[in-house]
Amino acid sequence: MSGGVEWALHCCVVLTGMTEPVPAARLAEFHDVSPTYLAKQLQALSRAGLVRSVQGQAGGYVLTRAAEEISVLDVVEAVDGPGAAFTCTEIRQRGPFAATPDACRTPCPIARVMIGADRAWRESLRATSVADLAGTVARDVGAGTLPRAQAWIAQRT
Amino acid sequence: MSGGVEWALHCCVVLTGMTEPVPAARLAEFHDVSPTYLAKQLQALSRAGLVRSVQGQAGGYVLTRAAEEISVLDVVEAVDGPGAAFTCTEIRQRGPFAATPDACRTPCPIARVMIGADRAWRESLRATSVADLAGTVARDVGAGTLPRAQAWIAQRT
DNA sequence: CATACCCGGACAATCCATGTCCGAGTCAAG
DNA sequence: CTTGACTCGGACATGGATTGTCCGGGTATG
Repeated sequence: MSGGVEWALHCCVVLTGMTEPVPAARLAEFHDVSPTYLAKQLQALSRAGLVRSVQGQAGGYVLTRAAEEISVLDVVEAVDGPGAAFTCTEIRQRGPFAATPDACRTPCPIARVMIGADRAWRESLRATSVADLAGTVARDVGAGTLPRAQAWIAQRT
Repeated sequence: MSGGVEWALHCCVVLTGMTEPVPAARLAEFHDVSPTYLAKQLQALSRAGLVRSVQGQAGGYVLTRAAEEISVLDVVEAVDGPGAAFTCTEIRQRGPFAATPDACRTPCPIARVMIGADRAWRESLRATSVADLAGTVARDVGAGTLPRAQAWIAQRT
């Protein structure tokens, strides 16, 4: 899985409850990661409609909807693409005992198992929202830390 | 996910109930795939202990235990490695608001969600055995097809 | 109107998965 | 017992995707 997913999720967490747009450069400085590469991930989020980009001097990124309405799966699919990890090559239609294309209307047993596992994975990711993540962070490092960090981010040098 | 997983699973299915060793080249011919690359996957299965390789003139690969005792997860982990798809970079320990290493004894919330999803994925794969796959194949293409294919494979040119 | 700032897509470098090859070892046959 | 041929096993190239970088279009500000 793409490593940029982690960055994007962290960004969504700190954007939670943020009312003013935040530039990508600021998010990159806060996380100490490559600014340009983080920008790419944010662009993916923007294309997926999870964040809204405002341009101009006071521009940046803002969440388009409440953090409760954004699931971890949304972010993962936005960055990594909606495609499944496993893709069936239809090996059964090759070789001396190739199955007829007519008999392959349904996915082969192996693909079926993989599809089921993928579904379970996605359901698990869908069960948690970005707001849940923020809440757990507050519980882990103390309730005051996240607001202070957000205040630091809101400062425009 | 690695594409070789699919090949390895197909090989395990046709190896089900096979008593004589089957050379990798034969399996490659049957599936119409690159012989040398398939060999690499079978080596991974051998390293994981799922199949036993016998060398020499009548050599090849045999399952080490009953197909009922081999789960799809076993094959996936043998080929793709046991590592999880998501790896936490510990971003929280970087930047101006870096968390102290002492506060990072437990995985961060994001990693926790990912670990949970990975667990669900693996559990789903563990629920199906290679024997189940073979049974479903028989139901899909007819009970006589798999034995005939195995007879063809057993022929040593 | 000029300017400074920010986002967006086009452009390289690097790493892993894919694909290939040849040598070591082993069993079977003569 | 010798020969031989066939098998696996790990070391060696190649390609594509991910990672990382850059500059131009556009917008709000002063």
